Amino acid sequence: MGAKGARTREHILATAERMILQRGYSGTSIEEIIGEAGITKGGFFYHFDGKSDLARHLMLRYLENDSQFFGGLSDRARSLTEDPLQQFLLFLKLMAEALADLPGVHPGCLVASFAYEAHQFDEEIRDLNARGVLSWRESFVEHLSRIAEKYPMKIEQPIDELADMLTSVIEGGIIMSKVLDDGDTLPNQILHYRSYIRLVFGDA
Amino acid sequence: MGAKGARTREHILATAERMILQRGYSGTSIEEIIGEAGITKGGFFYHFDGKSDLARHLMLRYLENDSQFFGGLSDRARSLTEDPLQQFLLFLKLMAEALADLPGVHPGCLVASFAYEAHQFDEEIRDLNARGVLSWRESFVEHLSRIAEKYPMKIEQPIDELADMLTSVIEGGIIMSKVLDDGDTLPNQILHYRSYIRLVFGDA
DNA sequence: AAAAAACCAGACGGTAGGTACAGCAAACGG
DNA sequence: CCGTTTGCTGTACCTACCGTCTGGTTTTTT
Repeated sequence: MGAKGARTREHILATAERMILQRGYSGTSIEEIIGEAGITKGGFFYHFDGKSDLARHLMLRYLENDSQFFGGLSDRARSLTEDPLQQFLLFLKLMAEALADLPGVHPGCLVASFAYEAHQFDEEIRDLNARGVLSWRESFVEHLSRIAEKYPMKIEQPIDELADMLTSVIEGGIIMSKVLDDGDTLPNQILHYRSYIRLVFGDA
Repeated sequence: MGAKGARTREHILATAERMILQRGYSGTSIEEIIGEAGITKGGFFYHFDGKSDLARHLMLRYLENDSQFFGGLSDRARSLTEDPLQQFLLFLKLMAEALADLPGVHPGCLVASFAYEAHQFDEEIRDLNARGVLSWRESFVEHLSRIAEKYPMKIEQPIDELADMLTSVIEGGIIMSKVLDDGDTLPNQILHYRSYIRLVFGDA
């Protein structure tokens, strides 16, 4: 695959993702996508085997981008401080800032979008979706357990639920941002999770 | 409208809601709905002026049911204790228990479902959606401000963001429950919000 | 039994996803 | 610099289904 093909392919994926997050998967026709992307049907079917093949590649691309986004923030936080608690608090602050800097509201999360249309997808895509969420849990648990080794927790709930709460707050925050058309809600929610973490690990 | 008509109408709405939360709005055809509900197309169009009319009534019904659910829990909590903090903590515990008692996973929230298909709906429905979220905020703020009058807060963020966080956690918890196909996630997330509230208002 | 409400059957125009294929231009390999 | 992939465009077509609507029929209600 040459450079040109890869560029068009990426353009199709980016266009499709943006549209699907506004209209839903079933609510976005291939014709609408190619119209917006400025290509023809033949071009689309040259790159993808059909709509569900597009969906699979969208999901893979989304999870990959997301992982890079989180990874980047995590690395920056690690480079700025040694203490695991401070690292995680910084990580959350950086995330809130990055999301606040987005123009307009957050476009949405493909995992959530697909979750509310689960019956449209085959086992493979639903599995991809679940593995995405589990990878977030894993990544956050890693942070949290290093904190817990050093600081006593003020709650008794297990640490993976606390990790899941970040995902919850992000997903919920995105929905609120979209519904209220307010770009501040999502970053503010993340800062609340940050406050929770501070209280749990007793930064008095 | 006689009793029979009202029953059929409600049956259509309940069937449509259940299906839409699994397949999405655009992904659920009227034919599928009437097939599942056991009526015909004519019957459907006798009750609703079209698909978007159905959507509007679904939203109204959902917000009404939801308001009754929250109201019921709130009343029970108020009847059991006087202290506003204890009331809210009890309210959250009752909610977590009620959601844990659901068979299988939570079917989903129509507000979130519609949020990810926003472009399919007219201004009126999007507005209904936003007003639903704002009414939740209002209701939670009312609880929280009565608590804040009595107990000092350990965080500096405004109280309506703290109220919004319950909505966030619920919406996010629903998504995680659906994606992971795990009925425990949502109630657990609510209990984490409960822990946050306890720490914020310093139940040491 | 009359009147109104509730529902059925089917047709219509439009569009969706998908297929097939001929052709052409640019990029790439030698 | 020339042949061959690669990467599309354009068109035509098919089947299925979608939302909508009309007209008739059954069932309640009065």
